[in-house]
Amino acid sequence: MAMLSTQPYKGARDFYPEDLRVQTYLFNTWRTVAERYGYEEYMTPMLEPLDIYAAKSGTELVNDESYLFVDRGNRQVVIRPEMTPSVSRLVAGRRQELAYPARLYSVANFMRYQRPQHGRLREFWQLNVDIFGVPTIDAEVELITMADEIMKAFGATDKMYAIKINSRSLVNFMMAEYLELDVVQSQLMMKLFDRKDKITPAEFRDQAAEIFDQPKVSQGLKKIAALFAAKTMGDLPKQIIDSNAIKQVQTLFTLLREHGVKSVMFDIGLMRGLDYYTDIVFEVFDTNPENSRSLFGGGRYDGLVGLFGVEPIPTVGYAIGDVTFRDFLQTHKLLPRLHTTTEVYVVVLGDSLKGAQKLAQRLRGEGVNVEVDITGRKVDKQIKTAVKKDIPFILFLGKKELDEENYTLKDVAGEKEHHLSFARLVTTIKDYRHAQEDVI
RNA sequence: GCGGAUGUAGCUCAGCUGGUUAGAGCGCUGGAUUGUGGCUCCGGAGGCCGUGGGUUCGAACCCCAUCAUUCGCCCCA
Repeated sequence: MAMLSTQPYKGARDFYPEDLRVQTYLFNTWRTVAERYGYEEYMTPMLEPLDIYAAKSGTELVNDESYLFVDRGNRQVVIRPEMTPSVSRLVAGRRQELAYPARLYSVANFMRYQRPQHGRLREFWQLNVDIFGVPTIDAEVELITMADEIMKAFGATDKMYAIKINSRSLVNFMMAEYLELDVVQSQLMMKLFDRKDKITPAEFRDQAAEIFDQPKVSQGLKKIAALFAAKTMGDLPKQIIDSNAIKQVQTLFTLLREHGVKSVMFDIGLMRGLDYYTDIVFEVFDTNPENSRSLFGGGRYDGLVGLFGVEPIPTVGYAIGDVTFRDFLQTHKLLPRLHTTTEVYVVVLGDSLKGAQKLAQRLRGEGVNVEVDITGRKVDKQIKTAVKKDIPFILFLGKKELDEENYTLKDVAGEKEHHLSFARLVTTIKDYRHAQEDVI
């Protein structure tokens, strides 16, 4: 019989306790900020019928990158590759009963059949935040402000990340009116803009030239150059500055500054791959070039709820991925040292196991997390186990301690031993716990 | 799906132009130490050299295939 592999499935991770501590820290911090803005958590099934993706995200995400299979009832089923269609379905299902604006968030896992590499795996977790029923720019302001606050909640400073903002309707105006491209040409040009930073200027020029109708090539290239030469919105060509789309972008920037969001910048090349975005789009990037993948992204997608045959509901949402976010925290050394939830390891001396278990039970009754060594091993082995498990306190329990009800508590890191009554034992441990919570 | 790199002990890696029984450090484990860890000293376990073929008198080393990991492209969190 061949050896079974201990490796997890390609592109998926096992989370040992020390890994899961990090994950829990991420999720809890995400949840805390989302709830601070009045968002409520929801959940949907991991499997969705293929149809709900067919109409919208379209493109490669579903066709090439999803886990698609036929179930025993001959239904075409997809393991969710993203949350947006699911939450749209959720809202469409109770569109009349929900209180608007509906503020919803979730932390869930997703799978995409893609080649794993730095910052990208096949199974990943996302925080998804969406607001339904607000057609005005105030929805974008709220979400981008929250995104900024999430970064701050992890201790990030403004210089560590950049929030890039663009507008799909502005892009549409640019493509159709300014560059005078038809629908097919616009699609190609948008894809090219998206790749701008990954290819050389010469390649960009050549590929752009191929998209224009022959007579318009030289004029078109000049116009593109004028676009990218603009360092601020004010530098953009007049025809664009006069458009309605850009006025909205300007309003957004003004409001974000009033909310104290400093890391924002306008990026006319920001496209985002998903087809359903209709207006403002944004992404957050690590300013450290080693982690160039976007940390999160989102935007306005007013049409999606309407696909379920109901009145469309204006929506803005974004998602944060756990993989790139962990990379961000690591490269900026923002991950705190996280400890086990176990607070006390009971080292049993001699044959006092029964008495030790009784005392442990009393401690548990007081809300203390206690692990008892039930192996009967020598003391040094028991201590080594406690140290290896990173448990902050060791409680030595032998006949003497149990008889005298005077307990020896060792602070593992500080190497100090205290002789305490039961009541003092409990307060000492709880004081330590509160000190830990303050750090995080 | 396309291109590049890498697979030797649990981990990080040595291993000469192919030449006997395969090496180190860390880790693990037992002891020195019968009620106190981290330091020190002594012992021990653990490898079909990713897998399958091929070349050769002989392969960890050369060739082919395959799988896995990793970097980039595509795409995206």
